[in-house]
Amino acid sequence: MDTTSSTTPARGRNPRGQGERLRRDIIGTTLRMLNDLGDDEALSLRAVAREVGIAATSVYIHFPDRDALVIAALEQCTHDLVRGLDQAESAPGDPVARLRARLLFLGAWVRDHGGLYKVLHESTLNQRTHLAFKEELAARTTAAVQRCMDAGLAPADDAATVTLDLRAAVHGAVSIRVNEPALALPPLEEQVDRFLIKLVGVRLGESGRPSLGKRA
Amino acid sequence: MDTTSSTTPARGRNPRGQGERLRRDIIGTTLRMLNDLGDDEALSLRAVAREVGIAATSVYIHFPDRDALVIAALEQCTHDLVRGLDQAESAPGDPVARLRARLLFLGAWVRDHGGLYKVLHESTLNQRTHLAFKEELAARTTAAVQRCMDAGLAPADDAATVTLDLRAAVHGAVSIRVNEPALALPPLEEQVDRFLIKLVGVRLGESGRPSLGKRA
DNA sequence: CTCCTAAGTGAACAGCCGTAGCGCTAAGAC
DNA sequence: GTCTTAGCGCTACGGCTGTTCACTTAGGAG
Repeated sequence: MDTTSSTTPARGRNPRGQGERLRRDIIGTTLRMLNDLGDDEALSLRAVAREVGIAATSVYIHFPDRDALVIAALEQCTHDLVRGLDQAESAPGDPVARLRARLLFLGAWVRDHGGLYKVLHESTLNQRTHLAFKEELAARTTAAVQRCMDAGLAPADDAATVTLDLRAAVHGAVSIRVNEPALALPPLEEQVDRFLIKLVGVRLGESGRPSLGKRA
Repeated sequence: MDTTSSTTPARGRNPRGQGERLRRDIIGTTLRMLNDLGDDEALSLRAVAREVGIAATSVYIHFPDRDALVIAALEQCTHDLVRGLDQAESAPGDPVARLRARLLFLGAWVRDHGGLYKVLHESTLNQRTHLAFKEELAARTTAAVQRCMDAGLAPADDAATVTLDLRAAVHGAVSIRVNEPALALPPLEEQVDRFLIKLVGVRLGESGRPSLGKRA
């Protein structure tokens, strides 16, 4: 039935040129486990191999060591996230609505991938290595804020500083919810809207938000 | 010479009624190591014992298991932090200046104790146990914001919501700096001031901040 | 058919961990 | 001086880890 279930025991060898399929499986399992653990140091190469259903040594066929495996997984994870964010922002609407869609997509992604968010932003791997692929995230948000200012939908200001504040605030809001899931907090959406209004200076009622209450 | 240095080898037995001194030493070392590691799961009971200069089993005289040791350390850490925050807020000035002093003290504390901040807020221990002693932190900030509103120095609003936003923003700003120390970000102080102005609605120039530039 | 080589295994090394059980030593009561 | 006991150390068990080396198996070329 469920071929994607955990600890899949039956696993055939891949055909001749298809060794890369195991690599994808390993990365996929690594991401699932990192998401469950929320900490890269808690993930063991042997546990990944057990979960995939292969010998621990087979991981070394595709990754030189444990850190390379984690980094490769995080790189793909970031790439997927950036793609999702851009897609969310490409929805129709003015720049404010699109910036809002970007932030809300991030909020939803973190709700569904809290562990990965923790690994990406809080892991001690950040201090050991650079993870250059993460830089795209900040840059694209700044561009989205800049577009709001250029369109006259937000007061002209230093977009970099405004975005830094906005990102810090959203990051904090999201981080609290991920790290203290027991706390009963008001919906993230409302908080993001307040940040957009107070930190960026947009007016939401007439721009992108479904006018009042839920649309339709 | 330096009796507080790492891996102190010489360690005499405590006199009869003074067994609690070892407990304090263990907690102190645990806090130092947690601060260095920034992750509670990375701390081993054996490493603490090595650092203190005692046998690993001697830790069990004062703490039932490893988690209890970490929790006891975090409880004292939180208690000290709350005391420091209250002391910073007790400085002379109007409620806005005192709220600002509280936030800036937190910022300085996190700069100096980044690892402990990470353990307190990001540790997976938060999901396993409740750590009730942390609740005081939020409550006292809300009270400080409420005082600003009561004094007419901030627009009257729901203090709980405003504080949630302020805390999220400051938490995010601080968290980014702790987790990405390589990033060259503008001073936290300026960012906190913007949050106070934009999120709480205070006017800083005439209230608490050293008028323009540095005082004197 | 044979042979090569991609794909993957098994066993082992050296090291870490939490913690249970038992043993020792010296400070203080008497 | 004796005896109790607080304060601590030693040894060991079972389990986990990353990594290496030698090994096997099977699919496709010739």
